[in-house]
Amino acid sequence: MKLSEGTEWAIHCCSLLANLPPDFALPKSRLAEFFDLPEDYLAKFLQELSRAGLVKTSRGPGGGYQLAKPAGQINVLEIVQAVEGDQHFFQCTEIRRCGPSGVADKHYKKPCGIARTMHRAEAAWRAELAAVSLNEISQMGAEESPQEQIEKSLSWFESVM
Amino acid sequence: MKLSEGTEWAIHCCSLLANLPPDFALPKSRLAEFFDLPEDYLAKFLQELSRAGLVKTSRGPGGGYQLAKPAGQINVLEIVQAVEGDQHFFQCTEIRRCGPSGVADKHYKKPCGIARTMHRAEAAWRAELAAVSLNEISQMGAEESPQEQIEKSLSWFESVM
DNA sequence: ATAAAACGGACATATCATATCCGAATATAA
DNA sequence: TTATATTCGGATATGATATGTCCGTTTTAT
Repeated sequence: MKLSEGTEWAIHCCSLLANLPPDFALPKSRLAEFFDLPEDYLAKFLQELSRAGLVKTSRGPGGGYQLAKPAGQINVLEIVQAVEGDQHFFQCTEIRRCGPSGVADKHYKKPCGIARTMHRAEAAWRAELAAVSLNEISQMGAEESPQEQIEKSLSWFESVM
Repeated sequence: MKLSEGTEWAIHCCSLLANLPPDFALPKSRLAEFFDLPEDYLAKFLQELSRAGLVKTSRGPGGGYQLAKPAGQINVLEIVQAVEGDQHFFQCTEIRRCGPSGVADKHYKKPCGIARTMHRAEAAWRAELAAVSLNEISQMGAEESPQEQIEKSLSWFESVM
């Protein structure tokens, strides 16, 4: 059980977008270049961020992706769910109802203890992610980047804008 | 991102084993019958429970699977990890090091903020699962089963022992 | 008009989940 | 000793999902 790579890409991209000047849009070609990712595949995830309302897009020359909201108003869970969908990790197939001891569906009033336990754990996972804003992510990124990387980022950015 | 069905099966099987009299072993054929599952495939997961030391096995006539420890000393996380492996959901591919702003590996001292955030969330998930013992699972199962199911279980059990 | 860009669908490939089968090892009982 | 019941591990098949590429359409700035 593994999250898709797209999740990592999407968070990094959002964090990069959070550092751009307002009203500046970055096209997928630049985002892919910055992280050395396959452009067309990355586009899939960017489109999902767009559908989820986390980024806004503009077409045509000078267009691209920007955050749709201030980075403080986006949390990591939203990004993860935009990419992964909102399926539960654990999908109960109700095997308690099968086999020689199973009885008619109507007798099972609520989810079984196993499903409740698994879902509570998922809720804890989600809560941790929801508690971290994109702002914090981008700030951590800035703090922990080697000085040389920050300089290279800035000069890359000047070359593209 | 989805847990395998084997996880659900394994927890249910362990819960069933928790209700057996001591020194009674249930073969995979009976376990598969009880939940109406494909026997050979179920066996894969039972073997993983065995490798993880959660169940013990005995071969030959009268053999089968039993819990290796009292149900109070097994928690749900152990069962899940036996089946799913202990891979992280989030596997950081360090894309921060790639592209035009990346610098030499030696400059990155610790995991990035994104990886730390994702791992903290996973830790919360694990903690919830580790906090629930197989004993509690099996007790919930007993409490929430329709009366008719309990009776059918007992009579099935008498027919196999 | 031209070029730059997102968008969406079609397609190809790779990896993993699901499933089945079989032979070998092991243990019990007749 | 033989027959039978069982776990164990490897080989193989199939299906679903993740990964990746390509192309035609739409939108928009210049």
